[in-house]
Amino acid sequence: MERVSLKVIARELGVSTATVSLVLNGKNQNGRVSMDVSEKILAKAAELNYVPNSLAKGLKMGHSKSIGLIIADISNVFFGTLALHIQNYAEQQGYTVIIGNTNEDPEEMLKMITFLNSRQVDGLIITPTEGGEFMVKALLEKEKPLVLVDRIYPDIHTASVMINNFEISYRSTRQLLNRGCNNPAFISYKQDQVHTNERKRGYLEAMQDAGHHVTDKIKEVSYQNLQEDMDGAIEELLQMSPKVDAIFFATNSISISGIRSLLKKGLLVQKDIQVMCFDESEAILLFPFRVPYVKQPIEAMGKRALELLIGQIERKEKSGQQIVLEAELVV
Amino acid sequence: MERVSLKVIARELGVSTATVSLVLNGKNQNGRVSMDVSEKILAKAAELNYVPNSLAKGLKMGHSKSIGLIIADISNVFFGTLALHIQNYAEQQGYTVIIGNTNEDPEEMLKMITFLNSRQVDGLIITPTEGGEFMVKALLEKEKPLVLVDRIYPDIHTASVMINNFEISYRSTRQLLNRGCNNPAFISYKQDQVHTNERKRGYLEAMQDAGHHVTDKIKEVSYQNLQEDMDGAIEELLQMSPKVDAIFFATNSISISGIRSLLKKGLLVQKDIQVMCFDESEAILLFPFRVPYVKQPIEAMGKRALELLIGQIERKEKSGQQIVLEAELVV
DNA sequence: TTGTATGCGTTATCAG
DNA sequence: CTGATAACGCATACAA
Repeated sequence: MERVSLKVIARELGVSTATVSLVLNGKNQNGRVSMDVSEKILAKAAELNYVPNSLAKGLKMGHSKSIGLIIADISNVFFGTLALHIQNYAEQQGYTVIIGNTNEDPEEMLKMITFLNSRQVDGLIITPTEGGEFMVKALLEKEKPLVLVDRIYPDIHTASVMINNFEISYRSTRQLLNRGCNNPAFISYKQDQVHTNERKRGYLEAMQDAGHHVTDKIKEVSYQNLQEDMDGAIEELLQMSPKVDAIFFATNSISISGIRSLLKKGLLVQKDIQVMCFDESEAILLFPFRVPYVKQPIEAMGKRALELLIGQIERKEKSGQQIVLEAELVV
Repeated sequence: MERVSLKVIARELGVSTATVSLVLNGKNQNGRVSMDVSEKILAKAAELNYVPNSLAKGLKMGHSKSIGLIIADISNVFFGTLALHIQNYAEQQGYTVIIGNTNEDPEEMLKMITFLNSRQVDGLIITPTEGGEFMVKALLEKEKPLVLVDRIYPDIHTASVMINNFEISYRSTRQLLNRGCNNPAFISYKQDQVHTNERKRGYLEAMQDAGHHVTDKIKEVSYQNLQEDMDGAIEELLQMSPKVDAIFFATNSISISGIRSLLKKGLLVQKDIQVMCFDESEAILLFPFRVPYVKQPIEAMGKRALELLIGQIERKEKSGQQIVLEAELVV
């Protein structure tokens, strides 16, 4: 089975590859190629089931029509959904998405970046990981099209798409207070990333504005050791006095793990203790009780990130545009 | 910023690209290239941050070191996890995975196949969709490396990885019977695919072996209209007499949807009605009650599928090996 | 021990 | 209106 290339079509028809290429790319404007030849070529291509070789095309054209998506944790529904939307939208625009996973590990992030670069991706969408600053700087210097999503590095200016972490966190905390909780606690990951810090700050300010002092009611858990840390954190919170009567979980994986921990201890969620979650999930929807949560506009995030990226790739926009999308509080 | 290629390294050092290529690929065995030159090249490559262009390499070598993964529904946790494992394992082997989504639509499947072919993937792992037989046949004729996973077409012989659907379904049904249910029903997708049919058959035989006649206790729901169909199906089941006292849900998405439906009706799961699910999920783990489920060996499935595929790609194995893995019943 | 030349499949430039 | 031909970056057979 001979691989069918432009050349074999040209040979079979006794024309040149140039002509074939022209026709097959729809570039036979204003009578560039005669109707007659044109039709024969189209017919032959269909008959032989010609599929262009995008490796060759990419090599020639200097772009691959593909983008790299570097994700912190692809097994997390939030990121999975984000990836899905980016992929769908990219496909519409004629781009392939190659997904890479970092597991929140900067070494993995570096590996993925060089790997994707060797694949000649035209641009990168990244959910950056702690400790990856220098890579992003390097990318910026090379003028690689780049969009950061979900998180950013505070002292590096790049195009990015984020949500209003501070504000939504502030409002969520107020909501807890308003529904009668006196002592809401806050649990997030032990990491120094802008989105995490902003969520923490939102909680803190809301509490302070309501006259609470709360430094001891913020707990941090590690990404690598989530469930265990969570059990410990919750144990500590429950033993405080005055009694903690609500918990605000700062991400979706933390929410799931936290509720699991609560249930293990035999506590009735929304009765013995109120909770507030980040992101919706099957699990939350399935509870027999109603759980308020912060709903991120995931599809919009993916779409805007891709728009930004494609702008940089195709229109050489040097935008360092920082888009902030509004999350919604679902109660 | 000049793109750094073999050529620029060669130029800078005053040697030929051939030599550089040799060294950088570690093919300077038995003194092919002098230590001296070799070291200089390595050093220069590191200094300039050389990254090989895999488009060019692929074009030259006739393979892209990438594989296509065509998935029925990437937003489904089962497939997401499968994709994750395949990707991890592929990365270890030096392969890139390009993921495509079909949404169970054969047209999408065809689009993805030609798309991935144009990307010159070296092989394909597919969860085939109803109506895709002819595409698989075409692939087979072209001798494209190919592995089917999760499902197969009964009358086409290909390499594949499946679970023991019939047996595990039989055992799950028995389990329900053994724990005292008298009238377990069964809900699956309305589709004519081997894996679905086998699960159905497992239920049927288990019921018959226990002396039940059950054709009316099998309900089917559509993929596109899941929740609505589910509500209807469950309504019907609940009105039957004798009373349906258990439901076996044949996939994970069906399980979630089914339980949701039950809860909406105010039924207490595992009290008013027993359930048996397919695949574990956050949701099931979080329930305050224990739900038995069929646990598929997802990681092994991914790994074996990739092994089969790489065997075909690299060792030209023409295996039509059909691997059947054992699922586990978790009670 | 190293360099030259060729070709992978494409597109673009230029000449006819 | 159409055909040669060069070039993209790389690996390799062959020459030196």
